[in-house]
Amino acid sequence: MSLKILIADDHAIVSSGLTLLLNSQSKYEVMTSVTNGEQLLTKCQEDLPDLIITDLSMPGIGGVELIRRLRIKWPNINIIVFSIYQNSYLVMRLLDLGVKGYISKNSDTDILLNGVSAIAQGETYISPDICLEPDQGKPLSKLTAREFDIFCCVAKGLSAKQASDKLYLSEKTIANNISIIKNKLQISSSIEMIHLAILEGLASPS
Amino acid sequence: MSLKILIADDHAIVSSGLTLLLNSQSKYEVMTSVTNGEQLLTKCQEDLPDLIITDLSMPGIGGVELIRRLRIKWPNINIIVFSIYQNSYLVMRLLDLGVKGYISKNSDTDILLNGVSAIAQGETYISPDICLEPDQGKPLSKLTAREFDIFCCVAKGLSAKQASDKLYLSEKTIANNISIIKNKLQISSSIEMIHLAILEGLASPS
DNA sequence: AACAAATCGGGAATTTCTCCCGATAGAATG
DNA sequence: CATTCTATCGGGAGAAATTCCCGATTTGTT
Repeated sequence: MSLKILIADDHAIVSSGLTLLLNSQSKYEVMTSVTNGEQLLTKCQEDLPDLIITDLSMPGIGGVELIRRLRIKWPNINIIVFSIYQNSYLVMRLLDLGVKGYISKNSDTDILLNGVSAIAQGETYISPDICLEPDQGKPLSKLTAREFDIFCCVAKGLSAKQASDKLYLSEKTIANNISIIKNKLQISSSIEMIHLAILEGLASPS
Repeated sequence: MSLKILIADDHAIVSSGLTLLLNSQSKYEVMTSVTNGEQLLTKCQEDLPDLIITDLSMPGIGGVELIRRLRIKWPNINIIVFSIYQNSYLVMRLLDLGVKGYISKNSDTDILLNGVSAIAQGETYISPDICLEPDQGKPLSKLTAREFDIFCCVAKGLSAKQASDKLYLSEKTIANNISIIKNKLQISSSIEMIHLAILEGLASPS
């Protein structure tokens, strides 16, 4: 009995690469792949996978918000996040939400296979380039979960309107939160936010 | 005689996906793949490929600067840029530099194969999700000298006040100019300005 | 000299941001 | 079980910024 896998990534070359890689091993069977969060939620509804391998940066619903929804609706599906960020705070957020693994896209294919294999056996796996040090001193750890989501949106260049659409909040809430974030991080402009986000490895485009 | 291809991408899954995809056709032969710009330049030195397929966002040397160096040193190697941006200005910059094609990473694998095939036959290929509006031209070159100074200040994270001190102008002038710049560049937030500046190598991360 | 383009900033309307507030939900504590 | 604390969500009002208009001056070009 092979493990049914659902892949979500907006870059076709990544999902096709993953599919080829995983299907070469008989223990896995990639059901299908989708290119955004909405499709991922729909596909889960239609056909329950054993394992989801998903990116965070996708058009429409994505990121931490997508993971939150998946966990609420299907707490028994294992989730591996496969994304570009190498930020320990983000990975800790994801683990708190209940994902079973995080593998950065810089990882070599053997690391990827090892990780998927470990998770398939019930372990938790984080790719070795992520160092999970408890960094209390870092300013970002002062942010609440929601504030962090909003910080990430702003850092990507989303307007208050776009962020509110993405996170399903009112523009007013976004604006209020941005004020609080600036205050907590001791910065005055949104532009300083992006510089901080770049330093933290959270601001890669698309 | 198959076409010798060199791939550069810092995400192993992308280069391995590309390799599997292209090697499945006998007319291509992927020599090797590298994960950053320095390695790409070195590999070209060691063994001349017929075609380079490269990402823009890589650690170290990358972006427009990498393409510029490749073109100066090896003007006869065909270059396909395979990256995440869907920005027509960037693509036109790359075409001006002499790349033979641009394919966005959102493109499906058949588009990718069509594009590589077209370029192998001497054509130029741009993936269909990029709309090259001719009248838009090069936004950054539409900026006047003063506007460009102010653009650089903003991209470096300076506030209107700081920029006015630096350039000996009133805050009002800075604010007016920023409005004009945003309009010329067709962007709505100052944060998008930073993303554009990073692409241009005018504000490098980390 | 004549003309176009660029520079600089004031005024006013508009939009956005900030700070305050209350309502609610969930977790933690006594 | 009641209570306290924190997080979340958004309304309202004033403060601040941005935008769009304008005219005055400088610079460059033919």
